[in-house]
Amino acid sequence: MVRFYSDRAETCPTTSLCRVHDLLPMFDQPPRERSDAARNREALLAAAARLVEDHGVDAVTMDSVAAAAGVGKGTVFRRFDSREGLMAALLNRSETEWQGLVISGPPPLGPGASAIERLHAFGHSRMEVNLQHAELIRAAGRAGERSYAAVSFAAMHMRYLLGQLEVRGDLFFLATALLAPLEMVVLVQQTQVDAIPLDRVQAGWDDLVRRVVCSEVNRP
Amino acid sequence: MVRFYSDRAETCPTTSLCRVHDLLPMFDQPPRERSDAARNREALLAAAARLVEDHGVDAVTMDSVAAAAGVGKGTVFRRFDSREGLMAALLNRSETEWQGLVISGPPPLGPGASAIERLHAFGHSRMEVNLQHAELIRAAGRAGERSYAAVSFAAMHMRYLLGQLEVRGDLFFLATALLAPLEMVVLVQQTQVDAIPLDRVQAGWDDLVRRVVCSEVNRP
DNA sequence: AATAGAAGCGGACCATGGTCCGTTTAACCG
DNA sequence: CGGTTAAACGGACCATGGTCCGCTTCTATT
Repeated sequence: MVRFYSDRAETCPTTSLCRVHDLLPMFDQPPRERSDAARNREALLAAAARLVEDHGVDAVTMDSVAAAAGVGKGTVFRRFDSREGLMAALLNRSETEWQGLVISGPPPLGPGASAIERLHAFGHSRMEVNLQHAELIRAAGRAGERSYAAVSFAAMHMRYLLGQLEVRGDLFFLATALLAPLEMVVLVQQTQVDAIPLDRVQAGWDDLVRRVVCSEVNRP
Repeated sequence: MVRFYSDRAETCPTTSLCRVHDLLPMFDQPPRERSDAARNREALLAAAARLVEDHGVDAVTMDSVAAAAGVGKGTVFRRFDSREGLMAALLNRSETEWQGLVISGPPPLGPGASAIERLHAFGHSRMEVNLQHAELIRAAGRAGERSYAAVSFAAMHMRYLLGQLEVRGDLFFLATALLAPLEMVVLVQQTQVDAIPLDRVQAGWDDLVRRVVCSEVNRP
């Protein structure tokens, strides 16, 4: 599976890669994590994931995570900087998995379908993912809501698909504009506050896509 | 100035209105705030606004606001429920003012311009407002980012303008979709992280609007 | 004006995110 | 293997959001 970004945990995962960096200082990276640090990171992530599953996101306090992982509280902060960082790391797992599906999974989300089909599948899938992880995304705050890496991957893929469809215009903005209504806060508003069924939201998005992609503006 | 919504402070602002409620129990509302409570509310809002102006949003702690207003901390929480609530109340002032400009201010934002001109002005103005209050919006969290009242006013006005332009389709969703890229988080990403100049973002939005409004889908 | 009762008040108290620093330990080197 | 060093560790400590409850003040009523 291709990885487009990684958190600190995943930088330089093997010794051999580090050797490469020794030889190619232009790719200098922070040296690999010490083994105890890596072990603690895994233990903390596992403990946090379990706490989320068993008692919900709100039950994930830094103290409880530390206790569950059998380490001190300071260690949690050293590894993840903040509670938001911990949540973002948790999110990152499924985000990476989803990126893999987009890049090399089965169509229509993955390659093999037409660009327009992929575009629709992309939007629907993103909505589902964002709603599914709503609590976590919220708890991740700035780090999760629009973590640069995640937004940047989605925007890149969106630009790619729009390019395939020969859409003319400021693809940078159009990608952002099509992505914006897929954000968790917007979806929660629509599906929970306004009580609009998800499939109607999806149909609305499909229509928006059609308007953007089939606009006369695209024809010279 | 027309007010489309109000926080608790502004419900039943006069005695005479309360008498009306005595006669029309169908419009029952919580009774007017006690005079000391109202005084404290104003003092707290003023103190908070001043703290924001002088030392930034981060300096606004509940203790400091309480101290600056000369009341106990419990009072701050009774009036505004939470820090986010206090921030939302602060935001609400300028939001109300902005709503007034949209409804009865000078064109092209207010009435008097064509619907399409008003739509563009609306988007540009919203972007500016959202960027200007970015810190406050963030500090208001759920209460400010998409406070139902604010979103609902903007969406309503957007639907109205789209209706004037004889746009066909799910106006409910289209309004949301055009509003979504105006959200603070999206704008901050574009203008600060991606370093895109605001006028390019505005131009992109104008293009998006054109695609939506001028889509062939609208012609039967 | 007296009174009753609801509403408001204040600040002690609690929970939790986040920092700091003296101690421990893994990793590398001679 | 022993020494050196930078990194990691742990938990005491701090700041701040949020709760609670006994006391005070306002307002409506008589």
